Amino acid sequence: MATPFHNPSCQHCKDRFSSVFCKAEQCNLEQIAEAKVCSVYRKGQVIFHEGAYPFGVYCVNDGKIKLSHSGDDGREQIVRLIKAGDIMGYKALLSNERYTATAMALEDSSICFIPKDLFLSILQKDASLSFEMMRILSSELRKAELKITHLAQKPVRERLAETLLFIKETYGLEEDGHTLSVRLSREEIANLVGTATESAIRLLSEFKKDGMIELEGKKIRLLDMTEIIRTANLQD
Amino acid sequence: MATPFHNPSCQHCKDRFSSVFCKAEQCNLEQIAEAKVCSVYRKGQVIFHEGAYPFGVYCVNDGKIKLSHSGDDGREQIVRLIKAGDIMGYKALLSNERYTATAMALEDSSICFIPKDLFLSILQKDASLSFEMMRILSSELRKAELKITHLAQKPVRERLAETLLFIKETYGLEEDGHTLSVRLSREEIANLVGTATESAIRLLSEFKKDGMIELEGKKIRLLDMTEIIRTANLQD
DNA sequence: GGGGGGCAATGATATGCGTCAAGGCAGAAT
DNA sequence: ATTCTGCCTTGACGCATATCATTGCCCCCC
Repeated sequence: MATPFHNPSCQHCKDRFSSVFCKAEQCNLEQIAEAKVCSVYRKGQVIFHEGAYPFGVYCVNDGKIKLSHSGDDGREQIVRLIKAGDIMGYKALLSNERYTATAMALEDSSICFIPKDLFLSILQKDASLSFEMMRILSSELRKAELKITHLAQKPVRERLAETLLFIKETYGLEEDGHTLSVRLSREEIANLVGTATESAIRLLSEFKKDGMIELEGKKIRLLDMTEIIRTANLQD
Repeated sequence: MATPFHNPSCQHCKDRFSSVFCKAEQCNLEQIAEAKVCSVYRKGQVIFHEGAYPFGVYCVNDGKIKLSHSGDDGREQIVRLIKAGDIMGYKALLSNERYTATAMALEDSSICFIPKDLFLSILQKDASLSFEMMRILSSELRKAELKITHLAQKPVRERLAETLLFIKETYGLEEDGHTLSVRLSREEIANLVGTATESAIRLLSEFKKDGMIELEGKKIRLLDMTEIIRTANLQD
């Protein structure tokens, strides 16, 4: 299982200024720092599982996580990619229901757990934190609705190009300025696009043939950004 | 355009207990009651338009509204159905961006407008209202993510059955206990399901032939709920 | 009454994409 | 080395679904 250890400070957390808590009041941060428990999860480990009851929220200190629903037939649909500074598990907590998604580490990650009661009580007191939460929720909702529209209307080819851009936006590129800095299996890419694994593979090959990308195992290099954007056919 | 008139009280609004504001503090309700402007929108009128800047939130007093994105090729995707007691337009306001969806009245509706500054300032002060907003946002996000999974994984037939159930959940049935109490065009149903109009029509005819539903113009009667639920193949 | 416009319905056709099947390749295990 | 296992890749096939085209219906308007 995950290795727990105490991290004494939230005020000095490396992603303090990009996270929800950047707006929280100082005294509340101190309380969180005291109560939270940080753990390291290895690649492939599950942080929480669809159907389980939430006991708190998770704040990612370092690493990459995928959040996915498992559909009726067992196929997974990735609904969100999470990076350092993001929090997860708040939806279930706020609506007081069970998790509707499973969180799994895409690489070794260090994650802080903040107990439910503390989080909720601070949320009651701290208007800035509440507001920031609402901003995050709104933004996620906006993205989700856009994804709905694209799933309903765009062909797989466009969605794949869009997904590549989305991965780049989320996790960025390596030093060379071309390689996506996350390693996803073809199946995971397909589950992000919302298509069959074979279709994703075939289209990636096409993209490669057209000189838009380069493939080397799980490494994906974006060569011709202009063409990728054109293929994604974004206009809203 | 819409006909504006002043409605003196929010405290006595007919949907006060089912809306976000049911948890708001009394004094804040009074402030809202003073500042808000109520208008009647006729069927087909646009309340706000994708791309416009938000100046406040809308609270539906009575009526039915569709919220839709218009995709690249102009086809619309309905992302939410709104009923009395619901609010809309908060997403754009909270994330401080332009509207990403267009709101159009599905029937004559009476809608209150609450100015941006007032709404935001009350949100800062009123923790209960904030919390309620977060609950709503969480719940919408959950629904949106579920819809993403279904769009990606379920065939149109299942999604249509699911959509019929969703319309029933949202707007309920007429007195006969069978007829959906909203009139949608075939195109609107298709845009809700995320499919072509012809496909929606064909499958509705099939449902009818199988005795699941009855069609009479825009009236849809759900006859065999068990079979509809079975067809929707819900399990999460 | 007779057009005209919008919407519903249905058929014909095309195709994107999912599914099934088989083979290749690389890294792990023995 | 050698098997094994998991993942990637490619091909063949068929179906679900989009698209195009036509017809009919109903309601409104002149």
